[in-house]
Amino acid sequence: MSAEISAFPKRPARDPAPDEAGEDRLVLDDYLPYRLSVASNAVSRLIARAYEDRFGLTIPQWRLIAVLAEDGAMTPGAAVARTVLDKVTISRAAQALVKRRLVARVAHEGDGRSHRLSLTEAGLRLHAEIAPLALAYEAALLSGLAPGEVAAVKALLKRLEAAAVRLSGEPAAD
Amino acid sequence: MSAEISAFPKRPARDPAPDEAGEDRLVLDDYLPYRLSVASNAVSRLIARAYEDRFGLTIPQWRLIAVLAEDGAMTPGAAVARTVLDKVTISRAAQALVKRRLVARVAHEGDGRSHRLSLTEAGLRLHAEIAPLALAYEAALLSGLAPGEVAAVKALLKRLEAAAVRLSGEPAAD
DNA sequence: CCTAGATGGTTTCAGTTGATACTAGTTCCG
DNA sequence: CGGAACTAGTATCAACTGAAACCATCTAGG
Repeated sequence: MSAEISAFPKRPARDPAPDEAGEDRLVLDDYLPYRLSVASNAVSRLIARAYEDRFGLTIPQWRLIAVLAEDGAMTPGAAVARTVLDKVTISRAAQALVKRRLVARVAHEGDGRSHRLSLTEAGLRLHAEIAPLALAYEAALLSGLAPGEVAAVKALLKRLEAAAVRLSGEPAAD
Repeated sequence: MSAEISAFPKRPARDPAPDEAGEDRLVLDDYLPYRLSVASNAVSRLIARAYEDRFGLTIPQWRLIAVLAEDGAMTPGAAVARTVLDKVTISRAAQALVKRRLVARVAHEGDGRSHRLSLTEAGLRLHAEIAPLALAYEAALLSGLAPGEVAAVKALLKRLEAAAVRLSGEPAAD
């Protein structure tokens, strides 16, 4: 009853190979999707709390502001592509920001279905206020890394993303 | 009314410096929290779909199975620490897995509040089936990277996570 | 023109998430 | 012993998410 339900080896007859690249055994701590998820969650939580507490912004709202500040006015569709967020998410973020008068929408001249979003003066001011804070958080996160490592990690993340997108497109090779 | 709401410079009087480490301007594409979130979402979506389609498992369920296979039986509390998931999430994942007879719970002898979770034979078999697939996905994601880069990115992610956790603990320096 | 389909955005709704409240059991301490 | 304070785990509920339905407008073909 209280005996072992399932007896299996804690260590499957194998010492921990220090830095084997072609790992053939699953070790959660070294499993990339796990590492990525945990790191991303930790960073997101930190950032989300900062923006929420200080400016009452969600991360999608903040991302939308960032791309509008960076590229100027654009349609919701363009913002979706630019931010890699869902169109529903963009729609809601835009709504909230319009309500707060941080973003304005003007009808798209050529196409009556669409419209263009742009930052208001207040939106620009808010962006100017947040940007330094955002950069400070990034700097704090990266403070332990050498400049070369910073560039490396950003580049590697882009490549991982590209690989994931590519694999998602494929019919999941069977 | 329909005039330009906010006129502002597309390029704030500054050419794009190629690889400046101490970036003083916010560029979303090079902003770490953004890169991390986008990469993590892309990978998670890929993996989640694979596990869901083939085994009917969510990611939390899979993670719980993985740690139980790796470390053996443990309490829900230990699993929370080990998986970096919320305790509610673990509670629900365990419930679902118990229902599917992949996980068994036995009362904790010393402590009546708690209990121990362990994989059943069926759970072990499922783990044995999934693990190679999980490793194959990881290999596919990492296929473009040199072995040294693989080790580097994993190590860097750990450091970023540690930094984020450390910063979260602090009172958000004002 | 006028209808059939495509497209841009919004709304709806079902499922998931995580903060909070709650229950049961344990430990500390007089 | 007998509670007060604490801990492990579960349940509840409000908020968030994204898939699918929807509405308005645009474009193409007859």
